[in-house]
Amino acid sequence: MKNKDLLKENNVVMWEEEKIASFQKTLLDWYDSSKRDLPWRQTSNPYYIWVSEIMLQQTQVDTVIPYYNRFITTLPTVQDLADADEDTLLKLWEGLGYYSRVRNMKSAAIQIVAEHNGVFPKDYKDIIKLKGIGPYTAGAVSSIAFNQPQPAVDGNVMRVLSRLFELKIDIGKASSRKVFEEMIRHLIDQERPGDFNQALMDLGATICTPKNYKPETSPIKEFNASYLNETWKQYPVKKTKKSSREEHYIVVAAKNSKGEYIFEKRGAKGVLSGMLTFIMINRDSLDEGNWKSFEGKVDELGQQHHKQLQALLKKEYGVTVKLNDEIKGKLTHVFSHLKWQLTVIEADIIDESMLMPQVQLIHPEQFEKTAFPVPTQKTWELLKTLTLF
DNA sequence: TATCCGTGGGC
DNA sequence: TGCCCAAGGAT
Repeated sequence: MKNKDLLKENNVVMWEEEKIASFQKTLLDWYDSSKRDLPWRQTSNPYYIWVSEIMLQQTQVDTVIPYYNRFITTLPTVQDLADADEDTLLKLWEGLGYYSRVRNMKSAAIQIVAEHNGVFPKDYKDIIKLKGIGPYTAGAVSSIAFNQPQPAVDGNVMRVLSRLFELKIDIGKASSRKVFEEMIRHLIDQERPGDFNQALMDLGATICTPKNYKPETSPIKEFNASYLNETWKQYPVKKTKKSSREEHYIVVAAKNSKGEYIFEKRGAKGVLSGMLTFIMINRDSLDEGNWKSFEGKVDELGQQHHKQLQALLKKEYGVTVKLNDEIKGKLTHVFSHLKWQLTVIEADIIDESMLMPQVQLIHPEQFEKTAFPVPTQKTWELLKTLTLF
């Protein structure tokens, strides 16, 4: 609505038409000669572009490539995605993180089948209505797959523009994105909007990087105010995030006589929602004197904390176990805003006749078919190691 | 609006 | 080592 004011309010002096045209040519010439050869650049299929964009959210290109190839091979069409079981999808996504992305993709695929006859919608206003697609992804798909002049503002674009225009707004704030989008509406090449957007992102990923930035090596250095004014070290402006919290858990790897392990399917909310972990007991739910005994070998408190853990396992999971005398080991898993400190202990299941619904027994022979988040994988790797004395 | 949501890599 | 970063979205 007041987009003109948006630039004025943030002291953005947009370039003249002639300079914009020159910038477009310089940037696209560089892109044509130096763009990265990526799998999703060998197609104009909007479904494939969409898959790549979702995977690339907060995830590096090198990580995504094998996942992308496997995903589109296994599920070549929107209909295939809409029909896929969640277990299949999670196995395809295993290790990528942010698992709600793939659940949202299935919802969106069902939307596309129901509302667009299975054909990926062409217009930004329809694309952004799809689950899991926000302003960036809607702009990326509509510009790359359908050649529509929509901005696709990600972290790269904000960094590049901050430096080009000496922009002092905090790129970490959600409200900042709209300013950059309005700038792109002026700057974007109307003939090649998809290439223009991708060129800015490629530049941000390979030359205009957060660290080890050498502005004199940039193909668009002559357009870069912060380079010409030697202020480039000040950009982009980004406030530091606050540090993450830490949680301590006792991980109980309980095995029955058939060799099956108990896993918990985590609830709908919170970290790793809907994913499988070994049984985890928050250390804070045990009396202090008891959890301290887990820091090393079992001591005099052993019998007491064993009893407390066993009572919790019976009450919360419906399983009766005999705990091993010593802990198997410790491991750490770091999330974005959270750190888990895990103390792993093995156990034998004595009675599994009253299991609660959120738990399931899985034999190791089935592990390769099952999707586990990385903390569960790390725990299993620890369990497989021999304990040496 | 600020926080939550995974994981791996770089320094 | 601990932090920052990576083609963000939902709430």
